[in-house]
Formats: sequence, structure tokens, C-alpha cells
Amino acid sequence: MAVTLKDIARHVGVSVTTVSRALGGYDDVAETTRQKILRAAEELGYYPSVTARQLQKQRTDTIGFVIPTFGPRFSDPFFSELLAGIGNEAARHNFDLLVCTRSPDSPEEEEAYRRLVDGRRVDGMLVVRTRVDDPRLSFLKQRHFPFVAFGRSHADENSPYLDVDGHHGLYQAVRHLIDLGHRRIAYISAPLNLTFALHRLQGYRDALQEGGLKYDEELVHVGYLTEEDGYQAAHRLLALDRPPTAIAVANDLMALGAMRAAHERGLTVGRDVAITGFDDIPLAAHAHPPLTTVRQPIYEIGRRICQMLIQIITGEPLDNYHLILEPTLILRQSSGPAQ
Amino acid sequence: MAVTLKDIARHVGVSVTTVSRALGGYDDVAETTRQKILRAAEELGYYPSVTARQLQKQRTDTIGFVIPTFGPRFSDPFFSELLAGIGNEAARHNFDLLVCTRSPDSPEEEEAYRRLVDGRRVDGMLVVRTRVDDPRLSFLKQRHFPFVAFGRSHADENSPYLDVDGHHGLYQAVRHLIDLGHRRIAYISAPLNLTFALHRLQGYRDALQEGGLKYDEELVHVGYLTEEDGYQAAHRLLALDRPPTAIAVANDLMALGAMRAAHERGLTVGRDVAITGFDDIPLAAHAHPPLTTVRQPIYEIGRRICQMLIQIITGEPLDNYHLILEPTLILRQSSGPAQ
DNA sequence: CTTGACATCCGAAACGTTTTGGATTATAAT
DNA sequence: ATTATAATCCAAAACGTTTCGGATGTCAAG
Repeated sequence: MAVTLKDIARHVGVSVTTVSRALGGYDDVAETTRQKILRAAEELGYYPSVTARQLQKQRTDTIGFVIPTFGPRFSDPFFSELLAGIGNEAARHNFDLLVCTRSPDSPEEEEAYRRLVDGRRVDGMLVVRTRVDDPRLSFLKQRHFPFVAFGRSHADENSPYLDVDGHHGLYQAVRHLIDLGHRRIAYISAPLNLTFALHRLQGYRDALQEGGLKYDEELVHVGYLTEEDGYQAAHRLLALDRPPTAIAVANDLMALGAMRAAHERGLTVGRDVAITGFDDIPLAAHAHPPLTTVRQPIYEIGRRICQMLIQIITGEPLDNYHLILEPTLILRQSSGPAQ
Repeated sequence: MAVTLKDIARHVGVSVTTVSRALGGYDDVAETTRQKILRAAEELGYYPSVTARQLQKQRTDTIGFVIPTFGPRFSDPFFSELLAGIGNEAARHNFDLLVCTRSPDSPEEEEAYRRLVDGRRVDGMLVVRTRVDDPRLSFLKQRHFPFVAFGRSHADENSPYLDVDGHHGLYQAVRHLIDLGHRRIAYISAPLNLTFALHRLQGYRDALQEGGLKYDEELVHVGYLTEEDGYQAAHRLLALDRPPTAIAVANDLMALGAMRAAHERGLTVGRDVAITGFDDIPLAAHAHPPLTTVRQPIYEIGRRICQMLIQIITGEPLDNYHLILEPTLILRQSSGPAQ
């Protein structure tokens, strides 16, 4: 069906080896035959079989990425931006990207890893939303398979990661709320099996403590990072006998949900209640009112972890196996002084 | 490095053929040797090389998907949901998904298609956001390569697509606005090289005409489907001498931007100005106020086009090569009666 | 005229599978 | 005892590349 080296060889009257070497730019083929070969390749419309090459070279020039999706209706602007960063960086290095969508900690997720890694479908894996004691990381480490994680894990001092200092991020946000005079500050957390959730929660607690406020379990709720969960949690928080005057939230999507809940209760966000997010997805700047949030450079993160992985795969030395980025607090109108 | 059939063969003392057939479940291998082989495979940790299989079987069980991204900071909830639909359906059929991110109509996009198709990296392609006279479709048709498009194109009566009736969608939305008493209805369109933009625009025009309103160029602006563009367009529309009392928008993200512009001008959306979107991304229901929009089942669309493509690849008969889904108008609070 | 160097080419093996078309042996039927 | 049949097995080719280690021919230097 498709045109192969053999076809060109037959057409020109030369061996397959010579065709391969002519096309490969080796200098042990005469200029005139090279020309003939190039012309024939052009005429016949030759394009090398990537699969055959992969088999021969024993590498795929492909990186694998399993996106953790919660539920069927999955729509997270965070991931589309991360994916763009990863994809563009991969393309820059002529790497392809193999993507799967699986719900976290499911048998399907494990199966996907087996297939990509053990089936040698990819040269390296990108792991995101690391969990404490993450089975994906143990799997990869056990097989000595190249990977880079976005997010730290339990005992991972010998595996490469890039992470954002969520502790400091949330510390800044809560500190900011305290400076605004808030004394009753709630927190909507991410599920605590995610490592970043622990860091951010601790940042919240440390800021409270330093501000002389005491940690109150009643003021901490957990949501699965969706707008809907943020909405529900905020409703419950604002229905308390002594409701909080400020709510820090573990990500922007839930913060948008929290804002909606506040609106629904007739509160003006930024005046009656302060709300902060985390991520700075594009929508955050465009919320109503614009959302005060902790910015992490999502696109850049995608680019960087992809770059790190490719360096590991190609054997280039990595200047740093552990990167912690500092997030920055972005002040907007959703957080105002306490009444 | 990795364990191969040959390793098992050597270990058990049998030929590679027999190992392959034992593992493949053929019945021409004795039960006792099969057991020995299975045990050895287990012990040695055998997993077949996907690449070698692909080369031999001349298919990849992979489908390709090039996501059109505008600019580096790309973050579209639409695509993450579509991707989930595609990815899950692919997984259900044991297909992998190869994803690229390229800006539309760029040389890089063309290169990606050459690589995936001519390099036989994938068995079929999914094309989204079809354009009038789409070079991607001509490319695929010329090569007789399996593909399914989300969205119609110019002369594509012989190529499979799934589309949503954008004409009727926008017709419903504008009709709804007219019924609410609006007489000056603006429209924020998508770029007109996208086929769906044409359909929706025509739906807008036809609804106007049927309602006895005349089409006014001044009231139609074009945006690149981002929140920011919707924001800008709405600002310009609302700054007109005779501003519209209602704005229909070609997608939800721009509609959210339009809502923000209206708020900024001190208008209450749903009372002072009516706004409708298109898509019904999850965020639409959670906007403030909730967005009246035309719902297209994004996840389901991803699932369906993926399913169609796999049927084409595997040679199963397709009941219908052209599917038009009817979108439904979802009434929420962003659209109220004219003052 | 021989030798060595260089330019140009190619056969064969390898990558890890699957598949084709027998070969060999044991078993049952005549 | 012979023959047909079934049960097991396997060598080799194929998929489309790349690469190793020569082979061949030409030409200039000795």
C-alpha cells in the first residue's frame, strides 16, 4: 500500500541500504545516485514508517500522559492549558504525545500505565496531581522508567518533580485576608490524598497561627475541585451560626463556585465576604468580581515538566531534579476588608 | 532489556512460534506446554511490544487528534470535555489517542498531519472546528485516510461528519429574545472561516427576518472565541449610540466575557440586557447570573465521533455517515424581557 | 605493475511480533 | 502392518527500517 524504501530501491535500481543512507544524509553515496533517489522518493511520495523506525531504533519519541478525570462530565480549564504547554514543548523537540483519560486510582488507570510503559509505547511518562504514596510513582520507579511528576509525593527524594510551593501560596492568601482584618477565615480544601492539598492546608494553618487565630475544624471543608463542590461547600460554610467573613479556596474552579453561593445568599463578594482562589486560570481575571488568587504559571509548568522529561529521556544532564516554583498572590476585587 | 518472546522460548525450550501461539490462545499447542509458557511469561514479566505488533499487523490501534489552539495561553473548557469523551470511548475499544496541539492553518498543523497520516502513526484522524474549504479535509480525502469531522465543510457529501445544527440553535436563541420583546439584538460571531460560524450567523439572520427585524451590520461583531474577545466585543456594542438590549453570542466563553462587560457598565444582565451563549459548558450554569445558552452535548459528541471513526477503521458498517444533532435552548436567568 | 586509499555500493542481521505452510510424532482405523 | 487422522510443534518469511562489516571498482602514488 504505502511506499517503502524497497519501492524506491526497485525504482532506482539500487539496494535498500543505499536508499536508506541517501535519505539519511550519509556521505557514502554518490551525488548522482542520491539525486536519483531523492527524485524517486519525491515522485512516489515516500514517507518513512514511524512504526518501523521505532522498532529498529528502540525508542518511540513519544511521551505518555494520563489525565486524571473525575466523572464523565469533565471540564477543567486547568488541564487544557497544561496540555497546551506540554504539547507545544513536545512538538518543539519532535516528540509526540500519547494521552489517556482515566479516573484516578482506578484499575483502568493502572492498566493504562502498564500498557504505555510495559508495552514500550512511550519513552517517558508525565504524572500530574500526585497523591500521597502514589502507586503510579512506585510503578514507574520500580521499573526505572523515565518520568517527571508535577507535584511532590511521599518519599521521592530520588525522583524528579516540579512543584509549586502551595504552602507558601496559601500562606500568602490567608495572610492577606488577615491583614484585611478578617478573623474568621474558612478554607475549602482539595481531597487530602492529594499531596498539594496537604501543603496548601498547612499553609492555611500556619498563616492562621501566625496571625494569632486558632484553627477551627468547622471552617474547613473538602471538595473535589469542581465548581459545583465549591458552591456546595461555600453554602454550608455561609449557613453556619457564625459564618466566616472570608473563604480561602484550594483552586479557582471551586472559588468560582463559592462566589456563586455567596451571590445567591445576597452577599456581595469583596465587600460582605472575601474569597480567594488558587491557579489563576484565565477565567479568574474575568470573574465577577475578578478573583483574588494565587497564580501558578500553568502553561509554563506544562512546558517545563515536558522539557525535563525529554532531557531525562535523551540523557542530557538536568540542572535540577527538584524544582519548586514560587506562586504569586494576585490581588483583585474578590477580597476586600472585613466589615 | 525488556523480556521478549525469544526469552520465554529459550527459557521453556520451545520455539518462538509456539510461545506466540500459546499466548495468543491458539489450540495447536499442548496444554502442558501452554502452562509452562504461561508460567514463564508470568515469571519473567513478559509484556508484548506494542511497536513490534503494530509493524507486523500493519495497524496501530491509535487515533490522532490535533487540537486547534489559539495562542500560547490556551484554556478552553470545551476541549477538555470533548477530549474526555473521545478518550473514554477510545479506551473502551482499546484504542490509544495521539494528541497534538497546533494553531489552526499553520505550517506546523500541516506538518502534524503529514507525520501522523503519512508516517502511519495512527489509523484514523478526528478533525474538529472545520473550516470552509478545509485543507485538512482535502488532505485526508486525497489520501483516502479514515477520518471523522466534527462540523461540516464545503463539499463534503462523501465524507463522514457529525455536526450540531447551529442554524437552528441560534435561531432558537434569537427567537427567544424576540419573544421577550427585544427589537435590537446584537450578535457576537465566531470567525467566519469556521463553518459553524456561518451556520449560526445565518440562524441569527433568519430569526431576525422572521421576527420582522432587519439585519444591521453594526450589531454584528467577530471574536476568536475567547472570554477576552467576548468582553471587548460587548463593550463596543454597548457603547453604541443605540446600544442593543440583547446580545446573542456564538459560544459560552465569549458570552461570559460579554456578561462581564455588561456588569462593568453597571448593567444587570438579565434585566438591563439579555445575553445568550452556545455550548453549555459546565461553567455556564454556574455563571452569575446563570447563562441562557444553546446546549450541545460536548462529551457525547466526543464519544460519538470517536465511535464513528473506530467503526470506519474496523470496517463495521456505519448506519449514518452524516449526523446532525439538534441542540436545545436552555433558559436561565441571563435572558430577561426587554425593558 | 603493484599497492593503498578512497569512493561507492550492498548483503545480512537486527528490532519483536504474527502467520504460513509444513514437519514430526502419536493415535486410531482398516 | 499399513494408512489416515489428529495433535504438536517449528522454520522461515514478513512488516519497514537502520547499521555493521565488508565488497567492488577507480585512481594516484610508489
